[in-house]
Amino acid sequence: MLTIGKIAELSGLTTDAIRYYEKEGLIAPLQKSGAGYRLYNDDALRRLHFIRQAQQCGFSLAEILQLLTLQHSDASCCSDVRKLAVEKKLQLETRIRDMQAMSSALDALITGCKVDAQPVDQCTILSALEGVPREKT
Amino acid sequence: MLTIGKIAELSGLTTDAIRYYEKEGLIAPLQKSGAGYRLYNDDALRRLHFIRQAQQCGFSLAEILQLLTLQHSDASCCSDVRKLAVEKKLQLETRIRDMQAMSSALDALITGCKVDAQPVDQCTILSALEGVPREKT
DNA sequence: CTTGAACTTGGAGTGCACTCCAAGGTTCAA
DNA sequence: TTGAACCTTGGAGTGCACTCCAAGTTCAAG
Repeated sequence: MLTIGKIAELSGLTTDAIRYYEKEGLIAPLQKSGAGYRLYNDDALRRLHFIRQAQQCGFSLAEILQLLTLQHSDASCCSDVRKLAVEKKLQLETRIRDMQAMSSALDALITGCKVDAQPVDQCTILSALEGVPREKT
Repeated sequence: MLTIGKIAELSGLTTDAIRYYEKEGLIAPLQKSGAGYRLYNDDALRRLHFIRQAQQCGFSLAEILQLLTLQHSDASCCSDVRKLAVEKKLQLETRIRDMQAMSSALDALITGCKVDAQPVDQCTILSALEGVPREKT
């Protein structure tokens, strides 16, 4: 059993952030001690790790809550729940493609000027990105 | 010459957002009309497109300002400017990797339950993501 | 038994990226 | 020439995801 300070330290979050997640319904302590201290187990740690990962991926806490709800839903797998997962995955794939385009544009900038002769406004970054037309989001 | 309303419409942003970007130094009108109306050209449109792209990639407006400054910097290409680009690219690559991990986890969830028999808590999403240990950011 | 670190709740404050007024000036078609 | 649809500035408000603080309680080491 870990106190909030312990899982905060182990997860790299603040105690405030964890309490905030609790308020938002993303995580709850396994139990509370007699004195009202929150007590967690390793599952909580993994859950917090998941939250961080999902945030890195651009999901809001509300969306992460949906994702987390997927796991613990009573509904069977292949229902609305599945639809949600598919939708999230599509979002993710669009973001990944955007980021890869951005990444290669930066790459062009970096490699395109390794001889430090040409001025920056000759560089390719903006033109590379401006040129990528995007279907509507 | 386009008014703010026109580029807003063409870029899919609001006039308020564009004025906000101006305040933050990300974009400026080419000139102002006698009456003080902002007037833009197609460059502005491309710049706004870039801003949107970069935001999709997870960059803050402050970071996007840095990125935009890369292009118009007087410094030669291969200096601090280049360093910044490299740094941004590394950030981007880390994010892409995270998102790909998340994407395959979702994929496992989706394909792993196409027979709608097993309950959701058998699914793989959380375990897939919990399992990915991350080096420190 | 004391002291200091860690915990509790509740509420206020912060930074980002807008968004939404209000009050007024400008443009243009009917 | 008038009225709708645009534009201006300035400032207030919003939602998210925290972060900080106050006042009080609990725990663990010496």
